[in-house]
Amino acid sequence: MNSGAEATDMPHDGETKTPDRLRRRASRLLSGMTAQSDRLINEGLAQADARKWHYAVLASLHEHGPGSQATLSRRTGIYRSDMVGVLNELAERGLVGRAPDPDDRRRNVITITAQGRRHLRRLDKVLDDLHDELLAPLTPAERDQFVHLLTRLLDHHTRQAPHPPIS
Amino acid sequence: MNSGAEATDMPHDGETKTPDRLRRRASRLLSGMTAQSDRLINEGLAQADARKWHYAVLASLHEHGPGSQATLSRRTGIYRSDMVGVLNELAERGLVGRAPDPDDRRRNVITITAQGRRHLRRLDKVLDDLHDELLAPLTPAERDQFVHLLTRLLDHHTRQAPHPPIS
DNA sequence: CCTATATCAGAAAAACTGATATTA
DNA sequence: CTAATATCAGTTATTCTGATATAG
Repeated sequence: MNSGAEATDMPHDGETKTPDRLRRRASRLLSGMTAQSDRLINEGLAQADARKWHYAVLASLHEHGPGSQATLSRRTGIYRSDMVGVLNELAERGLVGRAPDPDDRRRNVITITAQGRRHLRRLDKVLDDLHDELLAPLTPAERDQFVHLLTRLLDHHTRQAPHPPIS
Repeated sequence: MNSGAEATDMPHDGETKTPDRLRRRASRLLSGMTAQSDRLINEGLAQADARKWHYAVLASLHEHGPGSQATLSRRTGIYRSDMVGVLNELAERGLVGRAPDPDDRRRNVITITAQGRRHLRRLDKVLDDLHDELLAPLTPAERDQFVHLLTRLLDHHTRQAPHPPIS
């Protein structure tokens, strides 16, 4: 398949402009770091018989109060279609209650139970520790900075225009 | 299934310690931001008939020279088993050459072609633009800071201990 | 005998789409 | 008649595991 002789192969680098591109691309750093983070968090939560979506739902219920499944979906980022499964798992464990909404019979009202609140406290502690490990190499100030930068980036990309560049 | 009456539901918050936990968890910010980033990058590269792994392989070849598939796998983070497919796509387009290594006949030596080098330059430009969009809300100094923090985090987690080597 | 390589086949987990019945 | 809800069924895209043939 390969007829000719490939001549120039070595690091060559005609214009010494981009030394270590691959490793410095923010997108690559992000996905690499997220892979690492997901592993850590998933394993840690698994040891507490939980998943990250469990935490998201419980924390959302605790902070913003009860809501329909669609509402929770919007608050946590879990797909409406996947919410059923997550709530089944949480309800099985007695961590949330699910009851039809009298005011709108399409809806279920999801509430956090006392046990759910207890579990949430445990998970919060677990996650604190895991994040301590995750951010270990950063000083407290740097951790804040990091969170702050990420927050601004995410806000920017989730606020407006999901698909404008193709207009 | 739900016997008792759920009493305390509201944002209650016995200890007003953690106001907005969910949104501030670094792990959550990371995966949210990576999702956003992946979308942007994938769509952008698709318009240039490329995928992120294409770029990874081409950039690796350009910066570190030719190598076996296993070597490339280690350098780019692509699984050995998935490397075949990526290289097939790159070879189909004439962007890399694949020839048996005379010194070790188990190996293929992968080289970047002139066309591959040209394509890489295009992709680098595309990615520069995409990263400009990705990091839009940050000042140049903040972008450096962000990349620097991510790099330190990733180095820490890939250097030692945890699981198998990622890159 | 054991290890590394390229390749293939497929599992597992996750994100995402679409359809349906019900109620507003 | 249109829209929102909960649920179900299924697709897609990735990551990851395991097995095999070949060569060192």
